[in-house]
Amino acid sequence: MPPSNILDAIIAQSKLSKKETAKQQKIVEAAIALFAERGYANTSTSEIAKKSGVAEGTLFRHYGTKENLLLSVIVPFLKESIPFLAKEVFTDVNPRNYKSFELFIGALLRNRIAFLNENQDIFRVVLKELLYRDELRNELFPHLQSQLFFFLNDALEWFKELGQLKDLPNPVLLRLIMTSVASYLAVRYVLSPNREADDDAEVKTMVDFITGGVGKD
Amino acid sequence: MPPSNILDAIIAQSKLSKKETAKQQKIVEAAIALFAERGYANTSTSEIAKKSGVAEGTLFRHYGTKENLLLSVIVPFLKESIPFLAKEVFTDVNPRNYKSFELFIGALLRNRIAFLNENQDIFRVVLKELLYRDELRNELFPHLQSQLFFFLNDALEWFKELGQLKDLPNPVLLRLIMTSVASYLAVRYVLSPNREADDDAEVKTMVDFITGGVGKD
Amino acid sequence: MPPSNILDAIIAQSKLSKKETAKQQKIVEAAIALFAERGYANTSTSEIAKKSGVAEGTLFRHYGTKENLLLSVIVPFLKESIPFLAKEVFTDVNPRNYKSFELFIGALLRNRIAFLNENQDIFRVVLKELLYRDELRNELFPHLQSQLFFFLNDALEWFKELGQLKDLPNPVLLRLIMTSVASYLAVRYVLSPNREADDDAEVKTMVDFITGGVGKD
Amino acid sequence: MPPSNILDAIIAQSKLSKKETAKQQKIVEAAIALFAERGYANTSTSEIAKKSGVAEGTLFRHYGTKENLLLSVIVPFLKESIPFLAKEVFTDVNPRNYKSFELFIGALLRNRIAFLNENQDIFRVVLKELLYRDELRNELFPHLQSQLFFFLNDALEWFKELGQLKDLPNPVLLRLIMTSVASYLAVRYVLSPNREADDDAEVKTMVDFITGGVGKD
DNA sequence: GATGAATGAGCTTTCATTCAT
DNA sequence: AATGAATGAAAGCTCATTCAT
Repeated sequence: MPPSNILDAIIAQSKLSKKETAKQQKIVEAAIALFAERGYANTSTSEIAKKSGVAEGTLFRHYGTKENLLLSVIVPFLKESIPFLAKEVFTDVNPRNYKSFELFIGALLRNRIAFLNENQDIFRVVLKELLYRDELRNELFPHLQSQLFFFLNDALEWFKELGQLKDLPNPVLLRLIMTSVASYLAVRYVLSPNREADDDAEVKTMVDFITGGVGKD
Repeated sequence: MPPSNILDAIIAQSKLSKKETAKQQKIVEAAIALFAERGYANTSTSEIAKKSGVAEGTLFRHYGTKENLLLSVIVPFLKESIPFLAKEVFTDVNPRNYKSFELFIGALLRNRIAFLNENQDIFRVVLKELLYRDELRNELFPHLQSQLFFFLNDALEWFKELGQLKDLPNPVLLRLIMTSVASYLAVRYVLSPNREADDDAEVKTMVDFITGGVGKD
Repeated sequence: MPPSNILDAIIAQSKLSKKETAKQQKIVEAAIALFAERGYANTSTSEIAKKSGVAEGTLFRHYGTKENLLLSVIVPFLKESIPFLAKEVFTDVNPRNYKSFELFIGALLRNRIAFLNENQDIFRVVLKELLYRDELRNELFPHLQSQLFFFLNDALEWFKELGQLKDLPNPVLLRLIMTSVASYLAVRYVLSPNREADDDAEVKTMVDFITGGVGKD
Repeated sequence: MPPSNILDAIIAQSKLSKKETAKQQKIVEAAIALFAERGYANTSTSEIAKKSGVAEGTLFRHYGTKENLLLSVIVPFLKESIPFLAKEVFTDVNPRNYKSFELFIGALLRNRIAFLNENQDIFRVVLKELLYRDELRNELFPHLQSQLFFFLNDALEWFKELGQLKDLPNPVLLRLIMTSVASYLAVRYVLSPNREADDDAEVKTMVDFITGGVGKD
């Protein structure tokens, strides 16, 4: 997997900020909250400094530029979120443990919902900035796709063997499924937040839709 | 339907800028291109002025504020795009003319694809700004939803009568269908532009997915 | 009387705008009102144009510059207000007609109050701009002083002959009297407008003060 | 004495800018000089920055807005100038130490002349802005008046007891005296600066006028 | 003569970044 | 390491003035 410029930067950055001091922790927290609330461009470094209780200079001592701070905010999130890498998800939602595709997709959705419940702010930041930053997107998406493919290809094969999936090419299946999941999450957490959600009902609806569409057989 | 603040502004704006001079045309074109390319916040009024070949003052003489210019860019697009109002779409894609839900959804998709092919830049601007501007979103979405409902409710009933739709509540059906369509369009025109598309194949895939999901019956 | 730069301009200006058209009348009226309300610097030519119902270009066609418009506003007022020139005042308040200095000063005060009641706005403009424009002041004051001297010297002599004035040099008397009158008018019309005034009582108080001071004999 | 909005701001401001750095000192000095010379509205922040030898940003870092800088210029002056509050004036010019009203008023005049000799520029700024800013005036004048009354009422009673003042209501006496003093100072320091003054002679003239008017007994 | 669209210099203000302490 | 005062480029916006119609 060829490492790309931005991802390099991300990784380098993530290594640099490994030993996060208490102050850095504060800074990142404040940055997440503010970026999520009013976007990267509309948040000033002085606001971040004030909210995190450090001097503005400190912020630049640690992160060099505002842009870099953004990356430091996004990176750890992405590392967990391009998630299928992460062992936890692997373990939590191992397709082989599920007898039906419905159950598997339901579990996946619930897993991501649980994750986003804990990370709404960062999700908002990431989504907004992905829309704005072609570069970031162009570097991230292929990476994401290949990771997803690496993880889900096996699952798709598995459920095809079980006779539960249409005979479409895996990339197509992947795209349809992930787009549905992603757009559901985007609406739920970014476009219409503040809305109360009945998780069970919503997951069921989504699972039914992904597997069976809206048409009557 | 009570008119809301921002929509009022939008409409007022659209009326004011009725008689668009050549210069105004130039300004709006430049603004669309630049906003789409690097976002509203990262585009300066001086860049817009330079690109459109007018003095910066001219820009403010016509639009008063940069924000207002944004609206002037978005408005005409929205007026065509909250489209199901527009007689054209009504006429072009009248559900009663379609024997099957698949054909109807296919036609709808093709109609919107044709529209967006002509309006990619503005679509990008609108989508990005919708993500950033809670206010705009909060005012627009309910409006959009009610319009969609007004138009599609009938269609849904019609295809239910024909026995082609699952017996889900119309709002749920609407949400599932429209989210699918919207996310397809968002990916195609904003997240992964520059990509070549085989319209026929893609529409077919989407229609099949929306009607039948990915599961094998 | 050596003509000075600004006064030249004033006079030239006043000649140019001799044949005041209806539009010019409108412009001047609007300018007076706006300058008085929020000062010269805070009034834009476009506001004046709008308020007077003419195009902004028309305004410049007639007056050339905003500064010049100010002069056109101030000049006719000054011509009546450096007033002792004006035959009316001469006639109205001819010192020889007054048996006592008190009566004379009282009449003078009443005359100026009557005048300012009709010209409050312009008075405000003039006073404010006199404060701001050293040039205007430096040219105007000597002129004013010589005019006042020309007119009042005779009056002072007259009342000295009648044994009603202290034996101070006329310039000193002039300064004391005129400063008192002017500061009374300034307070009344500019610093504390909106205040109700009992003319008779106030004039009497001022006259008594000017003639007798506050000390007990 | 209920504190008013602007005065609150003034006081808050004066507290904030307690610890004036060398740069702030420079800025304020430059601002005073320029505001006095050509007025607030005709002075640009860039001129102030250049004259004080700091970057324009520095100016805003300290004072936030140009308006606020004006207040920072006016405030300390007012605090000394609504003076009769200040213990110094109380002590310097204690009416009980003066055997005659003439002597007292003379001392008061000399005290204020001495003060203004040191503060001519600021006095000019204050006077000009008072004329332009209704709000400031409306808040300041009642405050000023009540302070003066508080201080001088006693003095007036004292000199009435000594049989040296006419039996006019104290507010009237106050108004006549203070208007005379103020207009003398306004003429001397604002309307006709650059003029040489023979303090002794002028003070004597003013004192005589205030106590005895221009009329022969 | 009258218009008002167009101009562009100049305004106040913001903000990422630097650097002496 | 941490600070925060200082920077200055660039932002959005205003407005007196011009000029083609």
